[in-house]
Amino acid sequence: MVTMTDEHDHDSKPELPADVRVRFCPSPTGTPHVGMVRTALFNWAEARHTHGTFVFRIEDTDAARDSEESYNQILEALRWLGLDWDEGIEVGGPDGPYRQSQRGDIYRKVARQLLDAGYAYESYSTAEEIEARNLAAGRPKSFGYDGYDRDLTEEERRSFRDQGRRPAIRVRMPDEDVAFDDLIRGRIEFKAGSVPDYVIVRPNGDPLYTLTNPVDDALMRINVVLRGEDLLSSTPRQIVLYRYLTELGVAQGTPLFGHMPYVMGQGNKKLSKRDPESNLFLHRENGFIREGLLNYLALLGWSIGPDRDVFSMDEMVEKFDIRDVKANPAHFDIDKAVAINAEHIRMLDPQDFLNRSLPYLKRDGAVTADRWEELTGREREVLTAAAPLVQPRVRLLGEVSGMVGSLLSQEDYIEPEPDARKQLKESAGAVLDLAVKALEPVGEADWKTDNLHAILTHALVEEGGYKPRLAFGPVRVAVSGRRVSPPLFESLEILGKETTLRRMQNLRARL
RNA sequence: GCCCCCGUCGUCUAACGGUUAGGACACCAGACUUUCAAUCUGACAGCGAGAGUUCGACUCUCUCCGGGGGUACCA
Repeated sequence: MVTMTDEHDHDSKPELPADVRVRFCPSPTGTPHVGMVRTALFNWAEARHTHGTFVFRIEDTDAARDSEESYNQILEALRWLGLDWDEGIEVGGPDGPYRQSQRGDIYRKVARQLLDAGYAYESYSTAEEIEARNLAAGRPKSFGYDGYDRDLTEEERRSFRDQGRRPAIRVRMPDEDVAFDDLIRGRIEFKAGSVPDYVIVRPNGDPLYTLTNPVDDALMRINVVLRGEDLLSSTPRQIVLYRYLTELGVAQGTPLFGHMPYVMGQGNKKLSKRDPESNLFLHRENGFIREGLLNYLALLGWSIGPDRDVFSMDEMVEKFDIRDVKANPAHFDIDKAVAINAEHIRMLDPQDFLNRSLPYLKRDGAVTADRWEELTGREREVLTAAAPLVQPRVRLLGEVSGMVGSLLSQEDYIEPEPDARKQLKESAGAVLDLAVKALEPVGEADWKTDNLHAILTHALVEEGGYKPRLAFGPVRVAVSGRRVSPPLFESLEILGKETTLRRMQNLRARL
């Protein structure tokens, strides 16, 4: 098949298993954000690079925060981005169901096994009681759980139950250091005693992430866990749980872990869901294309090689190795993201560029349909002519409407935008008069870019004595209403003689 | 308090003990030009600090400093 030649040695980083199984397992809370996408991307790329398996599961164990809307958005996000999965949501697989809300029986059974084996125990302490004990013992409030219920006798437990109390279930942490080799960070060691016994099932019977995540990873035979840095400090307790699960035959060992750095926002803060820059769909609305956004996100922590930062997903898959990812947090820089997106827009086949622009044009009312086949003949004609002019000068698809709107429109007057109006000097009226006069005699057959260029240059610059800026500025504003537009003479040709002249006359009349 | 992570231009990164520390974005200047953009050229700008190891450290070790995360019956 494919020979994987490793160009880099990954010093202390572990070797990957022969059959990589990674997963993406978001909680459906809120709208998809870019940090989440980056996590999905790196998992996907690792699976594709190694010809492994990418599993997609939903962790909806928190009924209070999860929503169906968010679930649907996450699905839509992955599909839009083209990050396809091999097993999981909607595609199925051998280890379903793939929504944790439908796997309650599994968790209950495993929790029972853990309890029976003594790896977990019933804990009746309330948060208030724990805090009170810590205070009384002179420990800081944030000391955490003190192990009070570890060795409750049967009598004590019965007495709690008789008071009407229901127990949470806690995992018993051994008093020893826990270490592992992170795929991104190398060796990480946690000191003994730094992780308290933790809850895996609520008193009401709801299983928590602390249980469901490792259990599902085990049952789905995930052997490489690539997740956010925020989960790093929960890794020792998961490793301990994996040991127990392996003893019980639920797991076949402990997976490899790789903790990806944060995506940062303004200041030194993690990009939060509140931050508009974190909103994937907002970026899409603004006109990011998947290639551009994915490329940019890949740059946050990973590099395809020296002196190179624009690449396709195929190229990324070919080169990607999670062990090359940097461990330090990266700031989300919208300017660079937009610049990368612009590069990808320019690489699009012109017709593809047009097709992808249509939803934006439709949204902005510049066009009558968002599908090429449903456009009018004139719309198709104008867009085909305008595409090569517009494609190199937009950075986001959301900018296309502004660029071609005045060409698509058949209005006889375009109200200049404020910054375009500012371009109009006192001479604008005289310039427009001259331009109209020079263009009126031009026959339809001669209404061509080069000819129009020659005629206007002659009339306005050579004979009129105006500097190019003063000569062509008013013409541009008249036909486009904007300071920035596609090339002027090409625009005039596309627009046609009649509309061009009327727009110039109408602007002239309103000066 | 305790535990853990991180530290190269403003930002994203390259460098794997030997380079004038490279590239990209942003910014500035210039060229081109019918505007804007694109393009081209140039400029600006960095190894957090200090020890140690070494013939030689951005690269290895330690300390400090700085930033971040965790310490939940959230994930």
